[in-house]
Amino acid sequence: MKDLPKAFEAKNYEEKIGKRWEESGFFNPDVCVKAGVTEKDASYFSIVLPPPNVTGTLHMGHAAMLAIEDIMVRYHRMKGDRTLWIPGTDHAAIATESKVESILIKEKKMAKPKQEMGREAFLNEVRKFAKESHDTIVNQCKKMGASLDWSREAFTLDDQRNRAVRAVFKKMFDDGLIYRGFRVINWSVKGQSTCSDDELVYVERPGKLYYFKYSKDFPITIATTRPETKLGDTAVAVHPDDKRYKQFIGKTYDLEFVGEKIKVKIIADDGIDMNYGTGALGVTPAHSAVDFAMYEKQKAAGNPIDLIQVIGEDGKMTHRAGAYSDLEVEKARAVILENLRVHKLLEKEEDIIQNIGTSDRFNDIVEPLPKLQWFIDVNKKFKLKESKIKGVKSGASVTLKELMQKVVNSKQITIIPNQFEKTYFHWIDNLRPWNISRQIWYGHQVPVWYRKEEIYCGINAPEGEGWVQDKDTLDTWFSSGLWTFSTLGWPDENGDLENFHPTSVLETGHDILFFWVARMILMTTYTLGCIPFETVYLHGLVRDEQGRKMSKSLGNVINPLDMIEKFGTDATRLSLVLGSTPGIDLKLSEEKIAGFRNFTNKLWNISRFMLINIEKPSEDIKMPAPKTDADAWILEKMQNVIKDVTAQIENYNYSMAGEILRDFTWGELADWYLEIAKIEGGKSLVLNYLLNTVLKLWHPFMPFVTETIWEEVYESDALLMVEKWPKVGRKKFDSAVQFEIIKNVVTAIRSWRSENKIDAVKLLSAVIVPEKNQKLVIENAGIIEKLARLEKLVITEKMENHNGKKVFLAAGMEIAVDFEGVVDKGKETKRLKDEIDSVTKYITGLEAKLSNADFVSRAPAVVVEKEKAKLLEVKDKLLKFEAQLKSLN
RNA sequence: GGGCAAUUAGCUCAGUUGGUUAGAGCGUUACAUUGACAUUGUAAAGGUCAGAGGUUCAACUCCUCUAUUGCCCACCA
Repeated sequence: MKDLPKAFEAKNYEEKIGKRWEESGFFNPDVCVKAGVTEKDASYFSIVLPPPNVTGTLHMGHAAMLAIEDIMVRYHRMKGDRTLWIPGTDHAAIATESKVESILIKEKKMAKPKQEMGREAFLNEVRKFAKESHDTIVNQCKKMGASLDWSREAFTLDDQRNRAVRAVFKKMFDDGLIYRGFRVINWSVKGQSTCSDDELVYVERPGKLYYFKYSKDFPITIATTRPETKLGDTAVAVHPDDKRYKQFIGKTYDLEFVGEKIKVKIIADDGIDMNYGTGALGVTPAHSAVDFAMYEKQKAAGNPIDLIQVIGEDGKMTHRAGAYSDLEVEKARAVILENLRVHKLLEKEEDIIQNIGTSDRFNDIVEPLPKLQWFIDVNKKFKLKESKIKGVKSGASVTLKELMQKVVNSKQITIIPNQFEKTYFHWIDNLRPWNISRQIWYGHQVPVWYRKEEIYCGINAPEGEGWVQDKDTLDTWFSSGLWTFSTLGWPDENGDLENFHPTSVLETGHDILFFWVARMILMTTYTLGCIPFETVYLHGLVRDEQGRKMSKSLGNVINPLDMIEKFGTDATRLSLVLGSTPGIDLKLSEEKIAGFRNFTNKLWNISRFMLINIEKPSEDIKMPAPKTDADAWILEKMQNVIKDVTAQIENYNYSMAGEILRDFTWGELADWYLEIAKIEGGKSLVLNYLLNTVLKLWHPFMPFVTETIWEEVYESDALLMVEKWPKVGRKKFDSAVQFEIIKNVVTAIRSWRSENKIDAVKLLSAVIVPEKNQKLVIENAGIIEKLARLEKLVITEKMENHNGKKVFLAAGMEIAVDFEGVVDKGKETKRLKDEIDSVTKYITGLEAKLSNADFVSRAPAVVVEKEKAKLLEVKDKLLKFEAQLKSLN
């Protein structure tokens, strides 16, 4: 028998265990089948890892994700499913490119790296950086114990994924869902690229609202926060019912505004708020998404207005701004305001708080301007050729938006926690065309080629001379939207797609529900006509102990690798899973992780103790027959734990599953059963069985310590990782209750002793009276004596009426205890009788009411039905109570 | 402005169709300690379940309002 160290030092074992897992090849379900660990006809379970961005290292949020998914995966693997967890990374286009750009600026002292280096050289730098990040990420995933099938690893920007991207793009292009349009988009001057609406971060900041007139001869005062854009005004919109302005609607004015000639038409639009500002809106179609919408509305109605772009992509005024051209926007604003003041056209300045859109990635204020871009139309009907979606027939005409709504509405996809379904629908309702092209270099290039007036969209470049490919790249979410099927080989066929798709669960943070989850639903329902996953499990974000976001600037970042080094991977994993609720942010502190480190050590020591007390530990052991009351008690508890833990895991309640296990392991197994085992002595098969089962149940949660113990105890090469998940055996043993009683007697004695500060209590009697007229004789009274010895209890005097509850009598006399934990029959009977009384009274009343012809005829049918339903319900309850009462006696 | 949620012990949170005496971890206090484990054990203290109404035989649980907090969305110029 081995002599194990007193404390579990995680870092002495983790690397070795990790290697054993990897070398076994069992992370790959095909290997499991070949080795006979998994049955050939087993059901499939698959998850894709939300690919981390190759912008750096993993943080606690990633660690939480890996921990939860690994629990799912290890559980299903042990359960016998063909379990696949696919790893991968995301090229994260803009994020990675701008990160590398800023590194080059900082370290190589370049002013404009992209211009200085050129496309290929710059991209090489980005690829180098991405490769390094990727390697770090892979290493970190392995450290977390994540049982990912690395043989299937994918990258959103590799060749295989590129083919998937081109194929989907072309399909959408051919269906007319992808189009090139000239629209107002969000432009980042700093990043020299567009951003999609979802990528904007709104920031509140104080601003000024200026009330002014274009010129003296213009009748309407308008308000604006951005006077410089007013050079691009081509209309003034008022509410059609606004009496102040009704007379002007339809008129066109040729004006001189701060020295420049502009032409403004007065139009009516019922979207105008009469009470805000002056009730009149200067319409700038080129520099406001709202105004652009009005521009299109006017065009559609046959009353077109002009569109004049006065701000350029460089953030300066364009030649259309006349004398103001080439001025920076801010400067132009100052000059124009000064001009208005001089000519007494500025009527009022008002301080306001404005909500301003900024680009998250580039960290600058977004400039709305018109540009030719690629869009996905979510509202256009197309024919879904082959549909496996419930409620949508093959060949049906649908929109992408409808598909996205349908699959969640009809519960083909379940979102946990389900309040996020509401958020999801709300978002879809407001969904607008998705701008998918970016003017950056790192990413999938748009698979469209131009030759003079010709346009070609295809998977490969067209034949012939003179074709030039579109320089734009695709939004990173376009490629990650294909993730569930592009990782399984699509558009090729290798069997994986057929076996593992739709995937079983998608587990990710609730912050990317729209960015990613919704887009995967869009892309998959469109491309394959099926759902990408059956269940979406959203975890909360990991925050610091005060609930703040972890950020470098706050200095409150807890690095997973540091915690792993300090407390071990298992402790780190547990701290992220236990005490967390799906969708709700988790507050994490080092103390919490330390607490779980203590638990891993406890489990280690429980095993050490058992090791000493098990004759010949066997890996393969069935539930043995109990020899003592304590055996019966713990075996019964163990069965319930197997049942409950399994059920909780199946219900995605990992926190609850872990808590049940911890309470059992620490509270019942260690604190009670092992203490008794010390007294009763003897080597026991029950111990063997308990250790075996507990290790299996804990393995998905804390794989390293359990695998280590497994190896040390059984001294074999067999991996716990692929052992079979425990099954519930016999659940009832009569003598279990005997031990439950003993346990409660002991607890009561301890409490009494502690309160009365009495060290020595002599306990000789083993007769217990739970109720006045009923004596319960504990059959193996020896245990009580042994326990008494253990507790150093010697009853030396008569004790009664303590707290009005507990009465201990001296040697040879009866002991009466108000049993807590064990059902107090007297009280419970009374309670149930009271319940039955009150419910019966209610039933009688209801029945009288329902048999009253007057009520039945007068009351609305709905009410009568409701009352009837309620009657049935209450009668059910009554039966339940009566059954409980019966089982009690 | 619209939507979604939260409010339970000093702190972090459970509480699954309304039905036992509302639970756990941490922290606090007292005691214990050669023994599998001080990364320990035993016990105790601590809650008018945010507030006010309502529905019900019965409310932490359902409804309404109020207060506070958080998140998401949105074009108020």
